[in-house]
Amino acid sequence: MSQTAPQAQPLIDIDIAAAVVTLDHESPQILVARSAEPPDQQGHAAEQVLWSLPSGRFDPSRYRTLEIALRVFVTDQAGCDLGYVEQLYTFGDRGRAADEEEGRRHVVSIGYLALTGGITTPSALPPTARFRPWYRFFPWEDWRNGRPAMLDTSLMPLLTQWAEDRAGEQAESARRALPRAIRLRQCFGADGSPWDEEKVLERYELLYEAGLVQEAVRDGRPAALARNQWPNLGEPMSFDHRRILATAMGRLRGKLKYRPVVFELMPEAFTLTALQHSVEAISGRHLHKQNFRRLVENTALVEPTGKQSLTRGRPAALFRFRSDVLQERPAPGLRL
Amino acid sequence: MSQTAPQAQPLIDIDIAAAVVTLDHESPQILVARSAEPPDQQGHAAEQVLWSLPSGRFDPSRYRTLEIALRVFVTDQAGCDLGYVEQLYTFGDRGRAADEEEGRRHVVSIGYLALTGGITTPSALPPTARFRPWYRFFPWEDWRNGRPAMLDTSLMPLLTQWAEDRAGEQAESARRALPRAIRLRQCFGADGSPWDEEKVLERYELLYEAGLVQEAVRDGRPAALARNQWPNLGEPMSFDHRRILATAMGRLRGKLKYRPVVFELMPEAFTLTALQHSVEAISGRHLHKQNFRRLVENTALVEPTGKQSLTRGRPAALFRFRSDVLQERPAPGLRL
DNA sequence: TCAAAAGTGTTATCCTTACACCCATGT
DNA sequence: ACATGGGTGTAAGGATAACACTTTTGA
Repeated sequence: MSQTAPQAQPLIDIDIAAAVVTLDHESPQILVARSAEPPDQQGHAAEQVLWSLPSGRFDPSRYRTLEIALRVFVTDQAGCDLGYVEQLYTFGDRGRAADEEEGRRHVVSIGYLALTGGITTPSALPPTARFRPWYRFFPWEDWRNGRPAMLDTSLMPLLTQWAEDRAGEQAESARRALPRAIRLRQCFGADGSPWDEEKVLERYELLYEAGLVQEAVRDGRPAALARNQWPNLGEPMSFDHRRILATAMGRLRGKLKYRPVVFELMPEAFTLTALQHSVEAISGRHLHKQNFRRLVENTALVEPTGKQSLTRGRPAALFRFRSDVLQERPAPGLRL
Repeated sequence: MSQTAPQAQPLIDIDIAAAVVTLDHESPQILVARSAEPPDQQGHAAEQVLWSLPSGRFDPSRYRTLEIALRVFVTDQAGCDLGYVEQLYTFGDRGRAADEEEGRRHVVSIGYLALTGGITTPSALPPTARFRPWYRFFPWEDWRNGRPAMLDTSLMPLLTQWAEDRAGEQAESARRALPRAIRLRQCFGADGSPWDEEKVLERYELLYEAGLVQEAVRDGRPAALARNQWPNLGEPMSFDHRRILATAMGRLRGKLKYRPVVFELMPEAFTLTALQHSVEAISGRHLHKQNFRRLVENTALVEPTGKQSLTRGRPAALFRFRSDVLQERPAPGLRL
């Protein structure tokens, strides 16, 4: 069966993209590059820059593994050295509903999460790359100062409308999907359900299905709104890169709880408050100070350096990550 | 940059393989197919059947998504209907250290975990497919009756020997890998470290690196043992399928704790003891009866049917899964 | 002396873990 | 009556979540 001529075989390209995360002044940043995607027919893309994640085509004859290829792409495109790297998911439907041109190679895209230790030399970034706050792409994910207002002013009204559309629901129930109202409750914590900060991807996918993110329109799905009345539902990205970013955010938020990954994003020495703010910035929610400190205390993940910080107000003790915990304990993390 | 002639582009095949799990009399079974892999030069493969997972080549022009393709492959090759399906990982180095023939297409393989509700019609399986107990492939993973004897009689002695090999360790420390002794402790719970039943893949990968599984030898790595003194370190599989199975086992064991996936493997009505045995069978360890029952009780995952089972001994109450919990609670599972 | 931030003490509650005993049925 | 498996009660210990208050510095 593998004797068929090569021409008859499917032509597949594998695209690797990384969500490279760092922290800048306790704000989570994501590495983006200016996209190669052409503007649409109306020339609307020119109005607003379309970003994409650093990415590249996987050539197995050049790179032994996927991860090696990924590291090369990021170094080449942004001069960043990656620390922690983790594979997220492989999407087989990058074009989604968009018409595929005849004869074009099909693209399968593999998403990665990577962490890098702060913007050491911001000037070292090439002009086509930069870091951008990740909440620009997902404004509804930032609950550090309580429930974001835009949820009640723009998002939920539009989503409830979507959930009440009986006609649209018909087709979905045929393929055993959960009713829209229930998915809405589970993803966005409507009707007293709790908000789960890890469900970043589920929320984005639901917005995509509802036609409320621009990528859905670009992919040829029916737009839920007229062009002039779109509220800010987060900046779009090229290809399926915002979906990959959503996967990365959700995964990182989860990982935080059982692996000491925050420390990849911290400087050598840091105060406990800075650590707390970093965790809050990533998980997008506010934490109880005393409980957080006690937690850090008895997980024994850090040790005092003996030095003091030089902030205004009372000086704080500086700590460093005890890297030997990686060797002793099975699953060290900050349970929250 | 995408104007290059097709011939210059890398030729990649995507292989999709599924670890299809079911329970047969409270023993976890895995769906395997007779492999198409040729026997080695010495004809040794003829002595022992080499199994592979149901799998197939992904053709994007025929299947809209990866998951759809997967379901078709499994139905075609084994007549099984899949319930729960989850993507595991994409391996870019299927051939690993083995020499790749010139001109051969490079294979990237995507592994899936799938659950199916019991062998409804065992005779419906084609002669090339069957279910096999998964502990045949990973004998060291079954701790239901305490620590498996083979760990102390064969595995640990060989592994300690590997860990004490100073020369081999040099190259690894160069690329920032953890010392062998520490990895051994973390994966296999040596020196009082606890055994973590979820680390199935980590253990398999370590055995592969140590040259103690037959796939490593097949892939051209130095064998750790002479041909005639191999103890039973689990049955090998074709390609990287045992690695995919290891990933699946680890993932399922983890998922069990925060999603109600066991019920995909249970019949409509079941006793609490049967449920406990099923969980034990998957997680590979013994559970405390009373605590397990209390857990099931206050997660409210099941409800009594009112009927009784017809075992010998005292008849047991039958329960069914309350499928509405999927709609109400965010993360229902059996914490263990 | 006051603002700003660091740092501590205590309690109620729930969940986990471990313990040992009684019950209903078929042979 | 006894073997076989079903089914409960209870108490110690630890983790969690909530509460408010004191301390140290720079301006």
